[in-house]
Amino acid sequence: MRDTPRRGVRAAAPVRGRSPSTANKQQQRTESTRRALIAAGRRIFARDGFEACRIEDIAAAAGYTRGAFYAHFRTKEDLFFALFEQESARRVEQLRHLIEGAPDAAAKFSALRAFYVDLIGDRQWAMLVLEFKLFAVRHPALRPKLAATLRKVRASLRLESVDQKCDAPKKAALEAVLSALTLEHAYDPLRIPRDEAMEILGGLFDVLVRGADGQRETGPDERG
Amino acid sequence: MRDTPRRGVRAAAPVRGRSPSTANKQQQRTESTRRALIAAGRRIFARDGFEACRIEDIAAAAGYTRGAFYAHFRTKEDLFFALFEQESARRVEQLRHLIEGAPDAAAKFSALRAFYVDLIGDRQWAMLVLEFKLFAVRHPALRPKLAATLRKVRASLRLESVDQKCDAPKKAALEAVLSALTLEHAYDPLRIPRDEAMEILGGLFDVLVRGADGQRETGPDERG
Amino acid sequence: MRDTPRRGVRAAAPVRGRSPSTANKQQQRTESTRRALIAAGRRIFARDGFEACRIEDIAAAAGYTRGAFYAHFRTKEDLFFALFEQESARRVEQLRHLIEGAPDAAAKFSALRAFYVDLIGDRQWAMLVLEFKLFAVRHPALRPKLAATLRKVRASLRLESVDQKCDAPKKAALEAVLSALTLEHAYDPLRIPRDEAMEILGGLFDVLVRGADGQRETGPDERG
Amino acid sequence: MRDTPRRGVRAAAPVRGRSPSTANKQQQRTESTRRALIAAGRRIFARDGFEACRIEDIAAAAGYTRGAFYAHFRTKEDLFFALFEQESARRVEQLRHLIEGAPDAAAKFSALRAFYVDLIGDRQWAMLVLEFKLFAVRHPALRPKLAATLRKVRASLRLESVDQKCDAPKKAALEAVLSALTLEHAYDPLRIPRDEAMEILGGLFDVLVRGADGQRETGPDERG
DNA sequence: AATGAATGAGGTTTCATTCAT
DNA sequence: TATGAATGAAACCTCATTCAT
Repeated sequence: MRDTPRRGVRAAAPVRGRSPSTANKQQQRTESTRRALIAAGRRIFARDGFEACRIEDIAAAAGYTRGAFYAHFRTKEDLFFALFEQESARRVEQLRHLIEGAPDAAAKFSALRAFYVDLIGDRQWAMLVLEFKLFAVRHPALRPKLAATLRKVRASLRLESVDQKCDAPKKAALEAVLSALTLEHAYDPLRIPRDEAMEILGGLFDVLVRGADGQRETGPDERG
Repeated sequence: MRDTPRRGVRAAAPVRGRSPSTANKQQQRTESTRRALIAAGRRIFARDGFEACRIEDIAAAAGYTRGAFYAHFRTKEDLFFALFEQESARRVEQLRHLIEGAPDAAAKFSALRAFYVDLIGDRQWAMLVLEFKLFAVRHPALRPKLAATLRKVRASLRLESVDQKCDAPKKAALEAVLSALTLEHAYDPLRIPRDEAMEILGGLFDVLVRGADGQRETGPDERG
Repeated sequence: MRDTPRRGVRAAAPVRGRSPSTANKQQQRTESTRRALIAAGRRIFARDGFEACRIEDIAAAAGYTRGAFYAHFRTKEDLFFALFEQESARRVEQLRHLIEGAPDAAAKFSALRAFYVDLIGDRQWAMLVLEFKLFAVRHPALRPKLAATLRKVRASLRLESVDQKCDAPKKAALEAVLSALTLEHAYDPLRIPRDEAMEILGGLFDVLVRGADGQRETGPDERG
Repeated sequence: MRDTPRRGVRAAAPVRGRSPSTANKQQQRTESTRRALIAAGRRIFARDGFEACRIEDIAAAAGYTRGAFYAHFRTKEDLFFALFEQESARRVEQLRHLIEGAPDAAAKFSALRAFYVDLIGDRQWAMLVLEFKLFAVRHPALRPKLAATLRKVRASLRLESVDQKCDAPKKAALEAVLSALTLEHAYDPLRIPRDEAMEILGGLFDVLVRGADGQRETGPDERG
């Protein structure tokens, strides 16, 4: 009812009369709750979708109430961004690990391709991201933040082996193809079974990353 | 949003006690209202998205009120299906026309490819379909009907020239790639400009439809 | 969740295929519901205060649900304005009637004074108006509308007999004094009993309306 | 908002096991926090109003957090009472000072009148008190305490010069007139400009305090 | 005494859908 | 067939208050 909002979330508070250890425990508690909420977000988003799910369900799944949610995130979108960054970072880390463990350039490349193709295994995630992009298209206010977040994620994934051969639009296409194929797979698994989807994905990867230079490779699901 | 429909609508009841011409006028009026609602659905769905739009807005855009909507459709989903069938039929018809007008197999093929690549021009439509598929994944009760509808549309499009070279999963991939690329284009037109998107689309078409037999073709936006 | 609101309330609807009598019945129904809501507003506002009362309680008191409320009023403030206009009009009418019925100027004046003094009898109303003015001070967005409404009411009350002797600020003072005295009376009836309040009110009326010209009059509650 | 308090706070517990000086420092710190909270209350109440303001904002304005607030006050009402007593005492003191400094009865009287008329300058305060009275009417549990507090304040202001000529109801009227006129001035300063308001206030003061005995005085804003 | 995380009641608003006409 | 009033199920968000530290 007040005309001019004045509050924020988690404004830096005056710290007075607290031992460092107390402050630290508080911090830990905060951090752990936040993590729990993000984890719950992952589960509930996956189960119900971004728009359809209720904030209350997320809070409850984390063992808290709505109020706690609002103490940590301003909106559902906020939670999504937090989850998205965390999840993306995890994947980037995974991939980096795989690539570093590969002996030579070819093996690195192969690892990358396999990683990409395997992403289709995480249907929920792909669909969630798809849904959120769609949501962002309808809610222009979100787009700058989404764009920034994506940019950040992509920057953290700078891979020489790919960057040479594959420009931004092609990478976008890879992303797009992955989620869309996952969706097709999700809503009609008979029409486009997983193996086929992976094969197609591998094929498109080859085309988009290597270009037309003929170096086809045999993906894990292709015979030879 | 509700998964359990409750009662039938539009059981085509024979009209008694009317002169044929009266009955006929009634029918025409009904049909015209229905058409108006579908057309309004197209506009409003495109503008606001499937889930976000309000039935009232659709009715109003057609020059009617909620009641008229419910006299013709049981739910918003129903309207979507009607729109989807009509729109798909229109496209199939268009394509058939193009292909029939082409002098030889190569030209037919070329026309098909161009048609496909051009579909990216209709952003709204691609996004709407994407959204509805996502919606269907979350609402299992809808899936059979959506699957049936899609099957019907595809059946009406049986094209020899493609069917030989392209199995169902590949067609699914084409569909998927198209919508996903459109989405990427929609929410970040700078990252993946239209020309690039079309080029990529053409490339993938070539790969998926012709397979590895090397017959690459130059799409309308590629130089040479 | 949509970024750009587009709706209003009670937009002029397409009228089609309805007999005039049907339309008329609808109108009557609408009007009667609206009246019922306003009447309920009067009761519930009086009982709980403007800010403290719940829209749901108003709707329920009228025999409806929240949805009906929102079909007729955009906000609680809206209802207040409707109530305020109606109530003010009623009083103005009453007063006009009294004055017209008075035989000569002195009697008219006397009637006016008595009317004013008697207003203190309607505690709830005075307090409600007081509260709303306070509310308006805190919510600048409301002030133009409140000011306009008050202006309209005052205009409808143009009284020669007063206007000559009493400028706008003095009238404001009369208004103010009335509500404030009512409030004092309401929250501590012992300290300032009703008779005393009326006497004081009469005295101030004399001072403010007649000025210092000494024509004191004996109010209805004063003897001689 | 809640009518039923639940537990006591600040039962002045004797501090054992501390050196007097330590205990004293604690006391001082406590006292200073309390003062800071009251001062912040004044600012925030004035800015946002009593009901609309958030306890957190008050605490923050004082440089503390919610916890500190609850260590010193049981509720927002409690803080209001503390502020009210302090503020009233300050005014009484001021007035007493003025009156004591006046040479004779007429000057004392004049000082009193001027003091009263000047009170309109503190809009925020008048409105706050008005709001709280209104609030108290709606929350009967508060009324005894408010009544007691007001009684206490008034008792401390016993002024011979006034008490002779002005009974309790008239004093109530003075109070009422002041706040109401301030409110009118606040929400529509054009309709009732400050000078006018002061003039009217002076006039009513004359009427109410001196009665009809004709001793009119010229207020600071009247020339005459 | 003071912090700040968490609770949960309480109010708001929106809209698909029903239903009397 | 079409109107439009009314329902009522969701969600949302805010903040006074409690409580472990």
